[in-house]
Amino acid sequence: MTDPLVTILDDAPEIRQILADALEDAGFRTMSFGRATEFEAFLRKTTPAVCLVDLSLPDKDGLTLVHRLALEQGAVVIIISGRAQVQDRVMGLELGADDYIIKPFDPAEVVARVRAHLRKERSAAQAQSNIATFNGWTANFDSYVLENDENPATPFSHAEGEVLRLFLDSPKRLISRAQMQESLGGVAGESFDRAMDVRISRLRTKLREDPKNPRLIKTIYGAGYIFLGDVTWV
Amino acid sequence: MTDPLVTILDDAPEIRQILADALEDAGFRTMSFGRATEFEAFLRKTTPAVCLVDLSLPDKDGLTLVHRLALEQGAVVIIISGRAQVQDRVMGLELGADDYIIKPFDPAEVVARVRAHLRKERSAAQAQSNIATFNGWTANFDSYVLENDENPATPFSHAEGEVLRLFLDSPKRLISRAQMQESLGGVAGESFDRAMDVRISRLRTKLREDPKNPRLIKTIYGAGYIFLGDVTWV
DNA sequence: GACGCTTGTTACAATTCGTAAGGTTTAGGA
DNA sequence: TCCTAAACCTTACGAATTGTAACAAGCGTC
Repeated sequence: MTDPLVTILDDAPEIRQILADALEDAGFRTMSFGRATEFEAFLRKTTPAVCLVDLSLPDKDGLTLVHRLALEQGAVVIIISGRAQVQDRVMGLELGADDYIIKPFDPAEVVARVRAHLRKERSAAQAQSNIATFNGWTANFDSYVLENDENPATPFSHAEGEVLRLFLDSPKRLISRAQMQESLGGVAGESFDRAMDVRISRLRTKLREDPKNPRLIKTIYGAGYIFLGDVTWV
Repeated sequence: MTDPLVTILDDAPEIRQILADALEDAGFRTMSFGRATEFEAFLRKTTPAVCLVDLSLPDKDGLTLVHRLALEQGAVVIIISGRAQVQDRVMGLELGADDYIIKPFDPAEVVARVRAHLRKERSAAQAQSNIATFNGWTANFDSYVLENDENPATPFSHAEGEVLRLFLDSPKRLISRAQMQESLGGVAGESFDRAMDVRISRLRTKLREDPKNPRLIKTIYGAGYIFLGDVTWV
């Protein structure tokens, strides 16, 4: 996929320049416009991923433009404006803008906000994969199945998955029982300790660990556990 | 559909109150939390539409919480923080937050921003289409028919369609039994639980799910269901 | 009214997962 | 070296949760 296109609509050339530089450094393609009419002509041919729009335009009312843009094209619309009043911001957002940034702005924040909006759009369509490999094993958190060459697909439960995920997220690091208890939603002070033991025990049998000599889930007496696999998330 | 649920996580009761009042006036349901651990326990049971999170929490690092929230649950995350530095804002946004509001805030703007994010999500999710595809399947809500390469057109009923639509509208997100019950018009407290089970069971057979190892509709024991398809509305 | 379809209800089977109980391991002191 | 207490592991059990087959009620069609 090509880099997402971000358009900049502002009558001040120096602001267009600052935004364009920052966005291009961040890996976006940009198109800049000084007048709304030019911009509208461009919109007839292409739909950008994100539109940065200044409200104070010489040749057109910015708000109606924003309204149409958001409603008809479905692009992400970010208003960049010198009008800092709460009413202005609320009106801009109600009219269809997705964000409202006040001048003077920091280019880094603009880039971060553009990224955040694009990320959201994308994550709605395709969430990241949930598969990890370690020492010959493959753990699939979509189908909740463990697998390796010698062993057929072994399903694991949600509770076991919580523990496994905790290990896979911080391999080769000590995980204290207190930490684990918190991550697993156990209420402190309760007798959740034994429950944890059991979860780990069950996970170990599914990983075909030798009880006398566990290779993956190592117990540190009095401290916690360490997961020793070489983890790669696919 | 019922009003969207907005959660508020802030250690200051007066701020929780202000936000809750403003949001409820605007027609949202709210849930307030003063501690991250309480909030996390709640998240195990249901997924809110929007989460307002203060970063300075007494019992936990807010940023890692935001990160997990955004990544795993896919909810809209809005940070509300007193830290006004650009670096703070950029970091928050990069870590997965969808918006960053600085204290002191105007409740009207918070409401407007919540609305803006929800509007975007909804328009992206279901672009007034009645046909969705996922993992080789095509679901047509006009003709109430399911289809894929291996299986001929399989009609599904209205009740099955309600469940399927719920899944297709929020794929890869935990849907609690309570949420589902509400969406399906079941009256709480009744013995609607079994009916839900049965609906899901019937839907599963139509989707040719392997009972031992369902690939699309995943049960989370004690919590709810997750639909794992890659959904695209046509 | 008979038929077919939908859908909730009931009853029972299957699964999940914490708890209890007893065994094993570990660290450290005598 | 041996003993002891604490930490940890494992097995069995059972309560709670979830799955599903079978039945029955409701509804439209012929």
